[in-house]
Amino acid sequence: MTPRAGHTQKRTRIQEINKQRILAAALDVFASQGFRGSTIDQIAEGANMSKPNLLYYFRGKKDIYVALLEHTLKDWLAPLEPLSLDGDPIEQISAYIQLKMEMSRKSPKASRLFANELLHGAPMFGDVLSTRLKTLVDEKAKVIEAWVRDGRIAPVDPYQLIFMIWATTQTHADFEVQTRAILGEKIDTPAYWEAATQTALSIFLNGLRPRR
Amino acid sequence: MTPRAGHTQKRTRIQEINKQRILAAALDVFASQGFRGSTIDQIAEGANMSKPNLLYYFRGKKDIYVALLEHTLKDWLAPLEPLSLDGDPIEQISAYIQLKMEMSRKSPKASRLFANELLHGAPMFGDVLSTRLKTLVDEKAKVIEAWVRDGRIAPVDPYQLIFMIWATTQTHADFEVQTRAILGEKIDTPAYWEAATQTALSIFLNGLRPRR
DNA sequence: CGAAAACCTGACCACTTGGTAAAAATACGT
DNA sequence: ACGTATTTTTACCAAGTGGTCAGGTTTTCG
Repeated sequence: MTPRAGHTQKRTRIQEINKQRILAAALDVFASQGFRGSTIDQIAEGANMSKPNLLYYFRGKKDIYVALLEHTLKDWLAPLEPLSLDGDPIEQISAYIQLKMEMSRKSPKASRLFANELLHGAPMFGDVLSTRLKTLVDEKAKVIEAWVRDGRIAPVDPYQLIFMIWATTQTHADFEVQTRAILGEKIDTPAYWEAATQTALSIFLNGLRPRR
Repeated sequence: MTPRAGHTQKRTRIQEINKQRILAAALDVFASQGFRGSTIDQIAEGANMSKPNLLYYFRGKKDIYVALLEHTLKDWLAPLEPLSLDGDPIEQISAYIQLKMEMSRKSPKASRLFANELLHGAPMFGDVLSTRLKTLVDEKAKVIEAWVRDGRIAPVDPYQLIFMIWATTQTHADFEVQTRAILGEKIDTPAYWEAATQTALSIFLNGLRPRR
């Protein structure tokens, strides 16, 4: 009998390594071409592996894709976790923005992977959005709402604030070609990311400062 | 001789109508599935037309796609045009944000079409970005820079401000599934768009108010 | 060592899909 | 009404792609 990798309880070292290799290659391919635009062959080539061998580790293209999304989701949501009623709101929001900005700089592919899935209606990830993501966001929205109620930040719709921060920070990863077309190679310099972060911080923090 | 529709100088009424029908159907399909994910058959079906007949009007899939991008670009860039040194900066930015927000609400498909193309590196539209788009943005960045120099708005990087406004307004169209997963059917109500617009306006305008 | 399990490969297949050829049908000017 | 140009359809093909299969090779472990 031929075992299906990953279904047996015990995972060999080789499996661990190869699954990682595949996922790494898949991130490259899926992020730049989307699900439908990517081929198993491309991923296999990127992983230095024959197609049938790749399919020994994953049942099919969809499986690789979903595994990849699942695999990246944790990191993606993590920065939102620490938001809480303890501590200064402005400081926490500032830290969140900076963290998300760093993620856009260091993991643009992950950002594009999600962006692409969302853009196409999240056909393979919709349930996760309406469960895990929604739960987390609802929770954090409550925190922000409390800040507003206590007059610690200017009155804003908490959900909208979150969406706006996401949009602002992720745009640098998702639409990099656009900014590159406009700014040229500048965007590869630290100065670009400093300007981006400073602008976002300045507008958000001033915009949220409580005014009475 | 079989003439190629659109290449003859004279365009018949039928050509005009059918090309429009095709582009309309193509917008639906391309916006929701991207270039590679869409099939000519799907577009043909959406346009109530056989595939070969569709290919009588457009040379190929790429041609439809590019025509569509070109066709939508004008509307897309238009709202940025009026920004000028005459008039109140805050008012102009406010108007711009509101306009872009309306566009996201009324033409989400166009937004997603562009978003998808950008996300994948603008393989068929890159030259337009670095010419027409860049020229326009450079010009408007100068205007914003002047506002900053004159102390009429808080000091921000003009380019970053533009990117941030784009991101904030377009996110509602591009990532609609995400907001829908979190907010449910609320996003189909006017209240949602009011909250979105108000939040954006509040943060941007307060954030940009000159402080000394 | 030796056998069983895990891993890898080359050949192959079914199906989708972009695109074509040629002829049939329709619209249009006179 | 008639002939010509345009539009539409039917039938088809070649390439690309997701996935399978039978068997060969390597690893692992007693």
